[in-house]
Order: sequence, then C-alpha cells, then structure tokens
Amino acid sequence: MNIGDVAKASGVPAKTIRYYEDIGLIRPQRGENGYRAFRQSDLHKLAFLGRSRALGFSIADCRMLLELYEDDGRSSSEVKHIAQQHLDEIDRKIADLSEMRATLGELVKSCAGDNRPDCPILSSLAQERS
Amino acid sequence: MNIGDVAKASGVPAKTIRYYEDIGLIRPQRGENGYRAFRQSDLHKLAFLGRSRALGFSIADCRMLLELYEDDGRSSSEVKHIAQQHLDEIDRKIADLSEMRATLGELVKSCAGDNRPDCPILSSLAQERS
DNA sequence: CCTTGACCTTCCAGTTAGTGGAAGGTCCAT
DNA sequence: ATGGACCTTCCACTAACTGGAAGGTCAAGG
Repeated sequence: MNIGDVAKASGVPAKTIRYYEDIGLIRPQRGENGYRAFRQSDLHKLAFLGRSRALGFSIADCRMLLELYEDDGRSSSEVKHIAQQHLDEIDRKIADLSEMRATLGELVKSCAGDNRPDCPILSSLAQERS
Repeated sequence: MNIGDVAKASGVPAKTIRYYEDIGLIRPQRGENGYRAFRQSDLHKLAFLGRSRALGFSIADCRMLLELYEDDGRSSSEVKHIAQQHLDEIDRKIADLSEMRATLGELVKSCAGDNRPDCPILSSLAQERS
C-alpha cells in the first residue's frame, strides 16, 4: 500500500505518517521507486496511533504504549500507569478550563456588549476592582 | 524599575517580559546602561497581560484587548465579542477533554493493573473489540 | 582598588505535533 | 506523449515561551 491508501484507511494524514516515520514511530519498507510500502502491520500501528492520539496521549506516551503493545512480556500495570497519569493530566486541564470558564463566563455575562466603552471585562483584566 | 522588579511585581517572568517586548506588546524605555526602564504604565500592562493569559486568551487576543483597553472610543461589544469567542473555545475544549476523560476513565477502570499482559486499554487502542 | 555576586544584555536553540508549500520524480490512462 | 494524480525530500512556520551561553553593569565588602 502507498501512503495515500494507508492515510485513507487509518485516518492519519499522509504528512503525519511521514512525520511518524521521521521520529521513528513506524518503519515502513520502501519499494524500488522509493515509495513507502506499507504492510498490514504498519496500517495497524497507524490506527493504534490515531486512536491513542485521539485520546490525547502525547507522542512520548504513544511510543511507550506501542512498545508495550508489542511486548508479550508486559504487565498491564505498566499500561495502566501511563493511562492513569494521562487521566490525571486531563482532570487537571478540565479543572483549569472550568475555572477559566467560570470567571470568564461571569465577566461576559456582566458586559453590556453595546456601543459604550464601559466594560467589566477590561476593568477586571486591569484589576480596577469594583 | 528594572526587569526583575516588574517581574516580581507583575508575576510575569523576566524572560516572558522580554518576549513580550520582542513581539511588540510592550515598549519599555532604556536607561543609559542599556537596561530596560519600566514605567508604572508598563507594569500595569504586564499585569493586564498576565491576567488575560491566565484566563487563557491567546497573545493575539491579548493584543486586541490591550488595544481596546487603551482606546477610549471602544465599544464594549468589541471586547465582549472576543471574550465570547474565547468562552466558546473553552467550552469546546472542555467538551473534548470530557469525552476523552469518559472513554479513558472506563478503560483505566477495566484494566487490572497487575503483572499479567492482558490489558483492555491496549486492546481498545488496537481496536480488538471484545 | 578589586573582587564577588546579583543583576542585566543579546542571541541561539529547543519544546509539541504537526502543517504548508516548493521542486521534482513516478505512474497510469488517454 | 501528455496530463493529472500520485509520490519524494526539504525547508519554513505555527504558539508561547524556556533554557542556556557569553558577556556587560552595579553595589557592597575587604
């Protein structure tokens, strides 16, 4: 399979696939014409990567997950540890965003949004506490 | 005031302050020794930037907000528009993260996390649907 | 007067995870 | 043989800093 085919099949853009090869996540073979020749196992890996990335795992995490996936002697605890760390990170991000959302939501609500200059959003950012 | 003083007073790191000057967000004067000489208005701007960034506004947004802040002829609707867009963006991010959190949370819960290799997390990423 | 340490300066490189685009080679169908 | 759809590499760019090196400045203590 050529890169366009695996891109379509895996949902990972061709450019991204080349990038993944660059950083050593996959090692497709090459045909005589220089084109990358993907095997089923490459496609499989790319789909794995696509799903991992969709869950927000970093490339570094994906690399470890892929290694664990191919390691028959793995312990599920290793996988779970990575996932748990990521889950904690997600929770932290959600908490941060929720706090921003709360503050900003209040400010937006309190701003008239008309053609006058008075604006509680700007006042708050300038710390002109009312 | 030197950069260290404003860094302390504004909470914005010195490196970041230099960066903000680089990209034209602030224009501190210079002393004879070449040191940046910050006025109160610079400090004020930096604090404004610090608070804007803490609410997750992009640098581009911050630039516009700062301009609006200094524009007496502004309409609060312009400010509100920027803030509303950002709020929507935050909501989108929270929604994305919440979905990841839900999926990943299930997977983590279902993984034994012991020394055996069987792992629903990896199975799911590999799309070996059970 | 000299030194020491805490400042300050600029500049370069690296971070994350790709994306866009240019220049050029290949393949297949008409 | 020519056109279009592929493919290749390489370089630059994104966001918002951060780290570090090399070197100048300033104030205090000996």
